[in-house]
Amino acid sequence: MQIAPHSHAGGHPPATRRLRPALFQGLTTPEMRLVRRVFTEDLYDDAEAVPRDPARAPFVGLLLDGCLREDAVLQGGERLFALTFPGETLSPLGPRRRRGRLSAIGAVQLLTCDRDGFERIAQEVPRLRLNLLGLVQEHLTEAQRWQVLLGRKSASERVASMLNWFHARQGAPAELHLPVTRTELGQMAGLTMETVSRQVRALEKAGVIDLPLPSRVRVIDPGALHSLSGDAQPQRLH
Amino acid sequence: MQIAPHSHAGGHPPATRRLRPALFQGLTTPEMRLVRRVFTEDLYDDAEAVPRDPARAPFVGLLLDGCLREDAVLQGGERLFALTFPGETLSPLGPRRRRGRLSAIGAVQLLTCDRDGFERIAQEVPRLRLNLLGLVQEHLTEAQRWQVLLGRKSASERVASMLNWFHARQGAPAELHLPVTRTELGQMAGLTMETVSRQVRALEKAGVIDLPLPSRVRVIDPGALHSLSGDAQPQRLH
DNA sequence: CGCAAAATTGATGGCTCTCAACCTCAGTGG
DNA sequence: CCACTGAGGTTGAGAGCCATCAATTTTGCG
Repeated sequence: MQIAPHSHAGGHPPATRRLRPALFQGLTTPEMRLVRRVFTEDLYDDAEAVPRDPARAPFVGLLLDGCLREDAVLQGGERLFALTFPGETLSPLGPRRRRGRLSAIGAVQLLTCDRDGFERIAQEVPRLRLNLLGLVQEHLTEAQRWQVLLGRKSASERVASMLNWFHARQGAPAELHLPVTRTELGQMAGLTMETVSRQVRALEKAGVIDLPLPSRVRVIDPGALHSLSGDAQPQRLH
Repeated sequence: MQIAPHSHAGGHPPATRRLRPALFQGLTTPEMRLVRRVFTEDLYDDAEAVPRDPARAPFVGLLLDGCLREDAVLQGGERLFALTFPGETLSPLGPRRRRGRLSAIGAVQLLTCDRDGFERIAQEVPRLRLNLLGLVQEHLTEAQRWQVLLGRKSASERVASMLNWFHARQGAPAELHLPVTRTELGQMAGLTMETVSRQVRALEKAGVIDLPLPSRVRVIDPGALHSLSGDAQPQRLH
């Protein structure tokens, strides 16, 4: 793997790190030391692809910094399918997703482990296997959240939901970073870029967010964002 | 678990069994004998719920006969989320999906195993762990297929896709069985029951399917069903 | 500045939802 | 055998939301 000499200046602010990433939950300090020896830090430049062939693809990965995008290949074109933010994990790939493309957005720092290494360390730290299963389940949950969004929500709810999720996943910073174009947001949400644009600006006009630049979103009213997302409990009167 | 005295007469035809379910792929005959001792066959009556609390829920399950439905609870109501057909598997649940409901459609025969049992047998048959991971990945792939359907397809493509998938998953029988109402098909596809009905009848009028009864679909032209699903490669001229 | 890519805004039309009426089928009881 | 009943299904008319097409503005970058 190669070294990217990027500094962090000008990038998005480092995410508020969770207590411990899900992959390493419940591990003791000596166990963590063992784990650290098996995992390696890979660096990627902007737009560089993460390998996906079974021989070189990371078996599991923990994103330390930067963003990753996953593009799916379907008949005709590629479409942005998912984003990964710092603190989140890459889980092992099924055969279908291997056809897609995984690439860096900005300078990316990724903590990875191959399958053999994982098997070895899992012998000593069985908890890791449980955590891995949990990760994949987490991805399933996430996929089902998108199913609800795509199946049942209106355009305004979809956009509010996306912003709300990204905001939360970035650690609820004052200013969230949208590392993709309106077209790509639309690909994820099942909308056209025009509709995304209109809904984002409607949120701005409503005072829920501020848009110093199209890719920078200051969240003024997180509560409103949540209730506009359609995920909130329906407000009952009295 | 209780015994359901249902006969199979009048039910849907037994699915064409695959060579071996994904959970048991690559196992030798003696390994299969070991596995058989750990798994138990559970029977459920129509509409009976499969337990979901961590103490009693099956860790993994293989559906031998009948259908299962998974309903998700979201603010307000329940919605049909997924169907499981014979030969398919239940994978361990993430925390979110435990809130949903899993129940039998018709008389169900389920081969299950709890977590401790699985851990024990996986010591002797390590391949099982790999297969389990593959199962969950398979579910992820399936979820992403639905994401494409919900995000990018028109109503007619959604209905054609659903019928096509169910047809294939039931083993491409002459007559496929739709064990749910139009309303529930609509919940899965993000459509209203009226739109589902219109599109199903349009397929009938086009001669792609025949509808002796609303819940029984004779597939006359599987090729047409596939090309109408929007998953086919775009036909190029010349 | 000058250019290209992205974003925004507006006008228009089509697809799907909504609402409403009617139909079909299975089950029940006379 | 038939009337009744209720759940599910079908069909139609109209409205609303979002895609499409097109023009303009903004942003990024040499």
